[in-house]
Amino acid sequence: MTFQDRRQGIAYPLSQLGNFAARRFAARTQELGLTPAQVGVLRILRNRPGLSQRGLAEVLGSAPSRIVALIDGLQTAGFVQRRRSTTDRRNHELVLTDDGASVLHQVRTIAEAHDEEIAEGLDEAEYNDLARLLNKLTRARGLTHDVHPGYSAPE
Amino acid sequence: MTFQDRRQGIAYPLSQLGNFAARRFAARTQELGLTPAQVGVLRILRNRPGLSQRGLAEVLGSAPSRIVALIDGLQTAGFVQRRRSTTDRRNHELVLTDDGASVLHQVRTIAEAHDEEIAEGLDEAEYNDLARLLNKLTRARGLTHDVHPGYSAPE
DNA sequence: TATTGTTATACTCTATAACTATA
DNA sequence: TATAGTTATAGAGTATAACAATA
Repeated sequence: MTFQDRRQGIAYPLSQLGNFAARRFAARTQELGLTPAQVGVLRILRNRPGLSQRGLAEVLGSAPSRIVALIDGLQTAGFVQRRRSTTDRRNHELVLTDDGASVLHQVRTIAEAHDEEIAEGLDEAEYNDLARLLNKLTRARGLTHDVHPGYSAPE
Repeated sequence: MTFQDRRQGIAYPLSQLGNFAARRFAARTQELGLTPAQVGVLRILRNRPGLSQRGLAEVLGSAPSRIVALIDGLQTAGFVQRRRSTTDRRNHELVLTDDGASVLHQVRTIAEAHDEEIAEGLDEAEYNDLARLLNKLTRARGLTHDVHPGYSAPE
């Protein structure tokens, strides 16, 4: 298949739509007082309670110093708690608070509406096809639900 | 269709893959000494030779002051020329140089390889399906080839 | 001596607003 | 007076490196 056969391509529209979707999602999470990156942190901590800040930095692929401000915001908002590790007192074990778990439920509702919005214009068969194809690509590239390559930087 | 039926969703993988594709493309254009935003400018100027900086700012949805540095870089590289308008000497008419047109051809080659990379893992039928579905979504949202919502900011 | 979290600093990039030249 | 392009300034956000506490 030559480039002539695929004038549209997929990379460019993927980039356009991905950016569009990210911006819309950011607008929605802003109403909860959260950035998409903070939502990502909450999701990670739900699956890995007690993760250290260093460990979180590694998962996110960002500098450890960035985690400080990120967690500061979530802690001030009351969604995350820092606990001095009893086994190694250098570590902070990061855990969701009840409010943190609660806001994650609200995020799910928002994400639902968001997904509907992005899918608008597709019928059910098209939606399923698209979901399958995108899932195939993300899996092929090792992109798990945890790691959003954009959450290393704010969006 | 409920959210339960579509656990995967499309918005999140779109955002992930879009970001991934954008980063990979940025890595490729960097070898030409161009940012994706600058490539976007070259594409726009090819279609709208003589566009003013103000007009370009409007197309990109960014502040006019940002255009200055953007065009400075392209002009220094020899890809774009500023021409004082003869009809209104306040305006700069922006036009591609021969080198600018030439580098756009190199961009096309790069974009080809990039598209292949992003599509890796899909067979031809899947590729065509995906291209069609993405195209349907971009058209529904008024995203033309010119306007990439991310090019208002660097990526 | 090495590591965790934190802070200090420098850097990149943007938008707002002031400035000039033209109209 | 209004507009195009430019420059000055401030703001947001990041990473690197220095620092204190702990191992």
